[in-house]
Amino acid sequence: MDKNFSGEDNDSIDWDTEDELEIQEITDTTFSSCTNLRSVRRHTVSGHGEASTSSVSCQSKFIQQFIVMGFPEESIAKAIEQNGENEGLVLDALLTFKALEDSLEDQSSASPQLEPCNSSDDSSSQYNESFLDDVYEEDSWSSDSDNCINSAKRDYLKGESSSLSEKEQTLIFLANMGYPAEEASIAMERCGPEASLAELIDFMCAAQMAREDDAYLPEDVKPKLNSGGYKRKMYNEFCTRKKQRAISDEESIPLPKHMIGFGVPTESIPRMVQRTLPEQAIGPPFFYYENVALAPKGVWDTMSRFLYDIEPEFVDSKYFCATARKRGYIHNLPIEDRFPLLPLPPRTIHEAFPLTKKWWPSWDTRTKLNCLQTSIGSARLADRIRKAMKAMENFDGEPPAIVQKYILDECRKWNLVWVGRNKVAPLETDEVEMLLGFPRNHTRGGGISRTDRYKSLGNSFQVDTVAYHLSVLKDLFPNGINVLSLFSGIGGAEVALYRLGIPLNNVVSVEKSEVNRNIVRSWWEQTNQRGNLIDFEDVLQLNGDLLEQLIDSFGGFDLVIGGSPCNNLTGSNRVSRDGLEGKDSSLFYDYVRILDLVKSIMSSRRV
DNA sequence: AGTAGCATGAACGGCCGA
DNA sequence: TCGGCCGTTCATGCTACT
Repeated sequence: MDKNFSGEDNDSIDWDTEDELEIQEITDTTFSSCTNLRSVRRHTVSGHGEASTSSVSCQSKFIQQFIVMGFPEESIAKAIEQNGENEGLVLDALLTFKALEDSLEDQSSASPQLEPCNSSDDSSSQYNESFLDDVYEEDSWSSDSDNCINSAKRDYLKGESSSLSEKEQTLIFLANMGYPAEEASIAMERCGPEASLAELIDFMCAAQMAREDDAYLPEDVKPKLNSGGYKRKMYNEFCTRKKQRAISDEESIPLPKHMIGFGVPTESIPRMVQRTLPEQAIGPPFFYYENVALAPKGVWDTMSRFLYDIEPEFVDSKYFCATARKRGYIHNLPIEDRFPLLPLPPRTIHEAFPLTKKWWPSWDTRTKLNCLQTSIGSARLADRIRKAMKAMENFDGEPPAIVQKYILDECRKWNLVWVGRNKVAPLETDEVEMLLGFPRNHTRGGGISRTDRYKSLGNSFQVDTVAYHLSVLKDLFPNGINVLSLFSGIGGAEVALYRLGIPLNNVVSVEKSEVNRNIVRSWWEQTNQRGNLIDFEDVLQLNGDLLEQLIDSFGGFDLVIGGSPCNNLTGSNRVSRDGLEGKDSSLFYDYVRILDLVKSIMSSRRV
């Protein structure tokens, strides 16, 4: 039963117990105020015992929350059946089913139970009464929401108080869920009389998908993995030059359970204080490479192999600030005597956003935000949650566990915070800047849109985390540092070094996005940097000649730092998670190429 | 034409019970 | 040991609007 609350934050919640208590409350409150559910109470009361009451109430509660939000009951039943216990999906379905309900209304001449109900507080239609009568009359409702719908179907099909045949009832049930009667009928024929509702729905969904697939041309829809060209060639060259190993499961680099890397300043977890780098990996220059920790299988093996077999350091920024950010870092920096940026950033949500504490429900036990991404939750979602919360106000105490779970899931998914009574909202851009360790308004101005600010921030370093790793450079370069910053973004590396108090003598920054370059340039000017900032648009511009020129002009790079595009690696990408050979993430090989060039040019200058 | 808002799963690893 | 469940994730592309 803990599947709804398997998270670390929810161990104290007992589904059944809590439900029982709340259910009683809700049913009591509900039935006095909602005519639509009178029939529910009637049948609850006439049920077959205690189990019946509580499990029927479970469904009442589940449905009630939507009724109070103003959704017609038929849509609710339909959405529930299609989406099971998934509250979010149910809500989404409710919002998109209106058109379908219209069509159901057309069918209602044949079936009076399909009459739409658009309001919860008007005198309820015949449909609502009869539908709920049928649905709720039996005693086999499980308090587990997983089983509620199946139980409903079983109860429904028992037909103890109905004159309709089993098949007719199933048809009506499916029709009420929004499926065309014809499709439902076909599905029942194909799946057989014993088929469960889930099977029938699966069948109809599959049929629908098949129809949609037919609309496409079968041949040219396959995505091209890679356009080939120089990157593939370069990859092959690398493969032949470096020692080659097949990527197999057994040598896949495991992600540590606690992502503290070689240590974090805030945890009293034993930390590694020394490591031995492969001979090839030792600088100069120092280098620091970053990417998402949760990349597809084998990616970190490949990256490690191309970066001198250095073991990646996996660190979650939740140990540094109030937001998670699981990243892997491959670098050849010393790991002794690191120190954190001061002041230490707020490490919990409440510390970071003290004003939200007032509105934070006790059952939202989050102390850290999840990974900040490139886009934010929609206003519509925030409003759905507000409405759901408001609906729950009618009941004393907290929302039912299932509502809590829905809201928490969405809050976790979109990093929503409580900003008012029953009100959640996505983080503002300046709040994201703060969480990531950038100065306020770092990305503001310069012609960048709000949407692009989120995108640029979502793609950047967590400054405190990176600074902790780079802190060892402070004593090594008291007179300043020359940095080659690849894929600079909004300048996370530069900001980190600056905040560490390491003078930036020469910074060669490579960044594709013009607005990001402007942001770094603007920051550079505003912080009165005395060094030189040279920026380039494309890593491809950095060939041997240019690098030689740059190295000769100021005596070499002390640090080559950057995180190549992650968009083909991250789990957030539903479209093109193609791994290291993806269109953008293959730029990793340019990081390797440039690092190799810098190393070899610098070693040639030393002899 | 440019922008903002929105809907769109899958892959992965951890966990737990059979 | 294995299978199922669960939580997490530096995003992409369509649509409506200005």
